[in-house]
Amino acid sequence: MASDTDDLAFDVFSRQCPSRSTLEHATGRWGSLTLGALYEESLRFNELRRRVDGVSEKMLSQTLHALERDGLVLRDAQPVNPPRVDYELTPLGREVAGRLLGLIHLVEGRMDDVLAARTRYDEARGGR
Amino acid sequence: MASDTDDLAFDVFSRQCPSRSTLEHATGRWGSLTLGALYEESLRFNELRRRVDGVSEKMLSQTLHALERDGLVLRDAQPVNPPRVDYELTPLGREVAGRLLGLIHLVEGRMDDVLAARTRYDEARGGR
DNA sequence: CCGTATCCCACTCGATACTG
DNA sequence: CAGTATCGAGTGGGATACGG
Repeated sequence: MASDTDDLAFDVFSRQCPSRSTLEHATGRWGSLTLGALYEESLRFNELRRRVDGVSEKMLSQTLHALERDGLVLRDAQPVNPPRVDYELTPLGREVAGRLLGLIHLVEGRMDDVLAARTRYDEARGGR
Repeated sequence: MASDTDDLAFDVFSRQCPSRSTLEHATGRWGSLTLGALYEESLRFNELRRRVDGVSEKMLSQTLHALERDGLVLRDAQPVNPPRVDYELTPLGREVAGRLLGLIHLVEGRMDDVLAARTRYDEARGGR
């Protein structure tokens, strides 16, 4: 059924496959928003922090490190004073971010449906 | 600069926008794998559990409830003995899952690059 | 300005046991 | 088979303070 395409070296459905952690970094709570924000333009640390509403310094730092390690984000530190560091997407990061953004826009554009579904669900249960 | 397209009612970058929680349900650790697994065929609870390697009963149950509430997954319980419940995607769930699967395949197909990037990163740091 | 280090609480998650 | 209930360990993540 699916085995004709299963000469894949990596299978994210398998527990210890390294691709799963990469997917989690990219789709995680802050990862997806960070990548999405960087799609339009490269940004500095605090610009990014303002754009991704609600992220703490710690989590943004952590998120950026994970994405940089996975080769999705490039850190460009310029040795000037005051220090200036720009974060931008790598080519691979751009591909990933593009798909993420497509998903984000799809969800944003269908929130009416989602909200309606939630109301229906809650009414069917709240009755009990 | 982006405001010409910003007549959007929902903005996931904003902290309390409900679209953010929906995105998190869909892209979360188990949400993305669950939706991906259901894309090919509808599955029963324990089939799903076997397919999504590593998920516990509790988390699968929780994940399915969240996705059902958001209108991405449909729960079809048949009152037979032994009980049989099938989970399938709604049309919206199918669109979301399709994009997720595209992302999954992209990541799986580029894991060589990711792994190489990780090695580079670790060597540059491990040296210290 | 650009982060890292530390503390600590809340909540997530997994294991186990139990019900219909 | 298809879940729910409970509990305890681990960790995600915010606040704060500090270093380059």
